[in-house]
Amino acid sequence: MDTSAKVIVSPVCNITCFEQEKVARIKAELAKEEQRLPQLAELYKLLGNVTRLKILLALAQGELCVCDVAHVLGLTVAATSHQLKLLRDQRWLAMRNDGKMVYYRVHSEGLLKALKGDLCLLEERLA
Amino acid sequence: MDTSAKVIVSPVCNITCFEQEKVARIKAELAKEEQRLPQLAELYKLLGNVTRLKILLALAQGELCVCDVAHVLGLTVAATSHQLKLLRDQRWLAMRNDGKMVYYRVHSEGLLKALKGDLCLLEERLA
DNA sequence: TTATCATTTTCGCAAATGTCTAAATGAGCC
DNA sequence: GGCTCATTTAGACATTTGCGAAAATGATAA
Repeated sequence: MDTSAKVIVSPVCNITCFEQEKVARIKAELAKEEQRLPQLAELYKLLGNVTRLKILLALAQGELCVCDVAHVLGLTVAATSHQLKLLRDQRWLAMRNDGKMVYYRVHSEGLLKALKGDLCLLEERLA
Repeated sequence: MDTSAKVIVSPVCNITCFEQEKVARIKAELAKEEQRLPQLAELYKLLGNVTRLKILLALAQGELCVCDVAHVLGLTVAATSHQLKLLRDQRWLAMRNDGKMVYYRVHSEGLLKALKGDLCLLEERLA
């Protein structure tokens, strides 16, 4: 594999490309992940919101009904229900009906573990 | 700690609260994380974007100049530079100047490790 | 200095997000 | 049946995000 720097002006996109072969190789590598990356981004989008992180941490302590979650968050029940649904749609939460009440709980212990790991990552960076 | 269900109508927010003490306890728990949660959400927001995930995976193979990253992504150099800056601002990427060129590289091995771990989490869920 | 080139920044816009209010479901109770 | 209450859904609205085009930087080279 030739990794020496070469200056090549692409006739296609008209942007100067310095390491055409390397770029091609990396594009090929990324192509392998093409299916997983959107899923991974979807997970991270879901986690990239303080409200939803709070929901996960709250439910880490056990199941709660929607209106209690709303109390914990300090949001309307409607907004809370909406966020719970997003987490449930991707199967990170499960729900249980009991009469009029709906109880939510964490469906994936692995997710909670990942959260803790990523918190540690932040701690490390501070050092 | 009393965890038995009680129906209490809050005079403050006027939403029925079923387990007031439990809610109070969980709110107290979350309060401890109040500083870290926004940072964690910020990290996840950053990762919740296929373009930025591709950048991280591309640079996992070694440093690249901005225009080569743009080629890998199939985006304009301006858009690429913008995304690189976001990752650099939070110190997940580092850069190096060489004449007119700017080379970016991953600054945190821990981040790449976390990415792989979270990919595994997705695999598990499929099973 | 002037020209050139890689990169960054600014601006504008279309799409997505998060919350609210209000209306709609759905289950229990009289 | 009709009423109440927990939850969900629909609609509206402000904010954020990701991109491209064009202008601004900053460094090399002639």
